[in-house]
Amino acid sequence: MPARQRGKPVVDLSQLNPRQKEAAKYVDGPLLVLAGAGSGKTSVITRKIAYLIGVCGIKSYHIAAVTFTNKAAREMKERVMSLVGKGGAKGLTVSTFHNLGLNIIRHELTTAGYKNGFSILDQDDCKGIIRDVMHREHGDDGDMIELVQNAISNLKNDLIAPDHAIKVASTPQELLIAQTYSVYQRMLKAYNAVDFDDLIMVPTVLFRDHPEVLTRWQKKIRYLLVDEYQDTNTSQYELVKLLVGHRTGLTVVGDDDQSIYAWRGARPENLSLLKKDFPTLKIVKLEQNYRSTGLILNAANRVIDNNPHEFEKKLWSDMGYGDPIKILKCRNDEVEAERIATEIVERRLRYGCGYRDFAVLYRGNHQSRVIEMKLQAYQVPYKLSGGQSFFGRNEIKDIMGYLRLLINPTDDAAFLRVINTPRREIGPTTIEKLGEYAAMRGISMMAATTEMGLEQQLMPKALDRLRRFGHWLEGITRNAYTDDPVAAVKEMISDIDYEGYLLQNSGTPNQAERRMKNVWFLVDSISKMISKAEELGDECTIEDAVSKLILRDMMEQQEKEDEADQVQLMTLHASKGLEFPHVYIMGMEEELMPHRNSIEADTIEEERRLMYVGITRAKRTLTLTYAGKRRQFGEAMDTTHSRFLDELPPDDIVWEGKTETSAEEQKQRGQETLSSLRNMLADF
DNA sequence: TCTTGGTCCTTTTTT
DNA sequence: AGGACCAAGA
Repeated sequence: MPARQRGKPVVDLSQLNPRQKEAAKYVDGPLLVLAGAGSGKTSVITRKIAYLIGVCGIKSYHIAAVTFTNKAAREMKERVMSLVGKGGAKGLTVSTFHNLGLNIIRHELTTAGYKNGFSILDQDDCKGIIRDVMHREHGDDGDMIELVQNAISNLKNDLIAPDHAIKVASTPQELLIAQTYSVYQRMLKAYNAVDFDDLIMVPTVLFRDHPEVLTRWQKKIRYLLVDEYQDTNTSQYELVKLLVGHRTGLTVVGDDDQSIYAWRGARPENLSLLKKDFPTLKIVKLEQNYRSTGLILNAANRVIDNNPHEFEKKLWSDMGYGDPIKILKCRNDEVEAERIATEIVERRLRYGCGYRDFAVLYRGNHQSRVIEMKLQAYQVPYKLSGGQSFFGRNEIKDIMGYLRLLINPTDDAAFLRVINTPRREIGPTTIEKLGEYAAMRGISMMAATTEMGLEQQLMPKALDRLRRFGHWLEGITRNAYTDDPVAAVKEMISDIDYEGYLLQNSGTPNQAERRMKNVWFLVDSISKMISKAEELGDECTIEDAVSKLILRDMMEQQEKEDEADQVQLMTLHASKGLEFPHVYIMGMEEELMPHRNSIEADTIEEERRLMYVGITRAKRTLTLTYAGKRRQFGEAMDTTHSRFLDELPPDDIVWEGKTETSAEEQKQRGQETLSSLRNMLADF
């Protein structure tokens, strides 16, 4: 726009260093930005988007930025908005891969072979379907379900169709997997449903088979930016390649050292494949770190040096050396947690910082238990993030089941979840007969409830109950679509007296109340989503809202919690992309970090990257802890400290308790901490 | 149909 | 240690 002609830069790139500036301004061809941890890659992406809009004159409508998490997408969108204003970012796409895929399927619904009101199944639902299929087709005991589900996911990520999988299967097990995959996929189609992997695979296959559809999307998306590129899987990369085609509008940002999702199909080698697939690829490296102290960065570099590297890169920082890294050996897991808790209390006072400045990271979600207990004991507020905490809750799954059935009556998985919850006196026999009938007629179970022809199969009483349910839900559905959807949902919840059900089935009334609060929170999220969309002039139907919920895209919860002054508890995986002044990594033991499965599967390099991610989260101090004895399955087991601790530069480390500290000494150490704590409190 | 008690298994990471 | 699942009783 004219601003540029007046000689005033529309986009301010002055805060970027030369490398960053180069990456932001290079638009003549495909670009790979190798961005080390803390090197300001989000600044580069957001400013590049601003540059594309403000200087290159590309309409925001034609730009898409893709990330992996909702949180990252949200943050990116906010930062772009603050750069170019709300108006300037109008129509800009900033979303997760899965959301983009969902969008594409929505727009190309019939071509993709789906009907209106399809649902997205989460992993639990899919597992249920696979369990059914394997039970029915192979009489399987259920021991292989997880394995098969994983294998199917991998096949999908690699864009392998069921019949092809059957054709190339070379072992009985592979054949079993392929056959299950085939039936599973047919069932999804029958349910008019997709799973997470389909959200990527379906659009990709669609683009491949329908050039006219692809052309339409290529016209829409003229510049594509991909964040965390090392996390893309084959089908995601294929989607990117198809969308970009022979054009130049592609910037990808990634760091091979932070590839920690190979276990779910990510292909870090996509980074080097880029060079082959786009011969004119330009590479820019961002190596200055703006986050951590020199010692922390040095430690990270030393650890990751033990991995082979395709792209050489050396992170540096000019933020001073900082404090040495602490390693604490504790007697057992309880002492470990206690130590962390007391240290946080002490340091908060010493540094005068907030609880929010501390993060405790661990390998597996179950490890949060001990530290939670100790933080509670010291009355330290904390926020546990990640896990399936919210969506894994039964009350949420119940209500989500109703919602899914509302938008897609053919969703049998949802039907089965809710048909007798709360109790409607519809037992297994009735359900089984209904299922048989539905299968025979080739219709969904929901549709079968209100059909004539069931009379011969069922007792009149059972029949009546089924029909009542069917008609009732039909009514609610009508209301949800014609009336206020939120009111319809509320009506539904009160109709089934869900609150009463919870009261009856929760241990304590208190628990029931908490669960009900979760339900209202869910309803509230829907209502907020709809009103927010209206504000922006978008439409958000109940379907949109439910899909967003399934994809865990809920804005409000996050925002509220971000403001609270709480210690952050999360897995190492969940910590990627975040930073904290003071970081604790607990459980630095062989078999735990690196995890036993990774040792057995020989994927130590990925574990090392996980370690690297953890270390590079820290801005000021880093503390690594491990326990000499750890309770495992109820029994205290001796442990060995993690090999990664030996990879740290010894001179930059204070290792407490490495040489067998006697119980005596441990005790004394505890006393010291306690008395210093007391002094500190006295000062206040 | 709902409750109870016993047994067995668990713990990697997630859109 | 704790949760999930299943078999047997009220």
